[in-house]
Amino acid sequence: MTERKKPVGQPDKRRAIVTGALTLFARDGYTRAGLDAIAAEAGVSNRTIYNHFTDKAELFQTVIQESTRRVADTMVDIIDRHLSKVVDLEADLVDFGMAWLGVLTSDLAPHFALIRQINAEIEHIPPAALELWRDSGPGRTRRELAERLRRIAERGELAIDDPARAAGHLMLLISADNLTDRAALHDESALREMVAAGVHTFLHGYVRRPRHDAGEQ
Amino acid sequence: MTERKKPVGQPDKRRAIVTGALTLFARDGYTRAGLDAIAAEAGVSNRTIYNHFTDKAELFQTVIQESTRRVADTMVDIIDRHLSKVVDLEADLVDFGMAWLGVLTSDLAPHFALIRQINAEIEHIPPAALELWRDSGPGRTRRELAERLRRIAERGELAIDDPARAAGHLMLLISADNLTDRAALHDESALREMVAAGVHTFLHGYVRRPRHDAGEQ
DNA sequence: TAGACATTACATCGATCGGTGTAGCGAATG
DNA sequence: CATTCGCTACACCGATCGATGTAATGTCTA
Repeated sequence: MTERKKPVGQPDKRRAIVTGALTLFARDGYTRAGLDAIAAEAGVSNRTIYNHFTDKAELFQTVIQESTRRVADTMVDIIDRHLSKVVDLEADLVDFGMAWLGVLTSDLAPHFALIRQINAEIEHIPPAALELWRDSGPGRTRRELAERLRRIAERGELAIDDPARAAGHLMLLISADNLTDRAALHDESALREMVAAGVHTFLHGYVRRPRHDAGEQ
Repeated sequence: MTERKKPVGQPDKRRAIVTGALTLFARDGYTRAGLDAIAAEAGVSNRTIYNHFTDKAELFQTVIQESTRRVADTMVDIIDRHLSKVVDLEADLVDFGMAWLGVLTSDLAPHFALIRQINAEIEHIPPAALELWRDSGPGRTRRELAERLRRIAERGELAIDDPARAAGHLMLLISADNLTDRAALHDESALREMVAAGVHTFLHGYVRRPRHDAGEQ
């Protein structure tokens, strides 16, 4: 299981195959994406794919791993860049959320279409591989975000019992409307309002409480 | 477009086809689910399917519509049953969340696998049909939940600017861990803790604020 | 230069699948 | 009883697809 497979073939061809496969897997899904189409997209012969990968399944797994790795790196980088030094918590969280959402529309966008494919075929994926992916992908970013939140809480700005759960809540709230209205992803102002609302809920919730500066009946 | 198609064939056969198709579409996805397998699952001949539906695509659309309708009805019912009369807001929201999550493990469970299939093939679905589904499915439940929250806010228990957005936040927070750990869906106590944490975040957020009963520096 | 290796185009195989045609069976209706 | 209609079983077609075989071309290196 820990065996390291020696790379065969030219590495640039291999990368072209993987990126082309990512494009088509993301757009058409595992079953629909034909190997001929992938080969054409990668500018590579059909036969070359089988020189680098034994199987369509192995190609798919490789695509997932490499794409997950890259996206997780990006996410962790965003977390570190925005939440290492916090001066205005709410404003910094909003900026962080905007950068976070920016990834969804970047050149890494196909990855998230691929994630939806994975979620769809989740019943057909061996649980071990699934767990491995979760741990190295969303799990890793969640742990990183949780650690940052824990430190902020340590300084007394947040009251967090379970940092991992809080991180999950924050990630959900930041991209809340993304799940219901994907068109809003390209409207900058609406996007900022969504993030601001999510961050506000994350910090303050919705319960009405008496103001501190003014008396209330 | 508004034409009403007269039903052909025996209605019980038709229902068997639709429910069988739901099972296989949910498990295997649109492409993988073969018509022979669907026919076998429904206890029906292959040819009978084409007596009731012109196309595989039309069968799929029918399955989506009927399943969406049933689930939305259930959801709306849960909302009305738990949030019409609220005495203890936080406790009632937790109970509501538990009932909400209960649907995910009920006999309606295949529906949500079908939703994942839709999300995966979202690029290949005509936008009009997609909008129609969103409006009659999640959109409808969200509007219903938003209306309940608006009334609660009117009574002064919640401070809500945008009820629709608040409803979205609540739905996300209730089933937060569902997205990362589906195994927890069958542990009653862990499930209740997840819902309680989500509701607590929805109401109070995470920001640390001075207590009302005790002085703080 | 010679040999090893990667890539390519092309042909092919077996399997699956969506969809259709056909003939026969059974039940309900008149 | 005769007709109609829906269901079934079966065979079949055309297309797609994953995967392999093969022979030729190109490229890098010893």
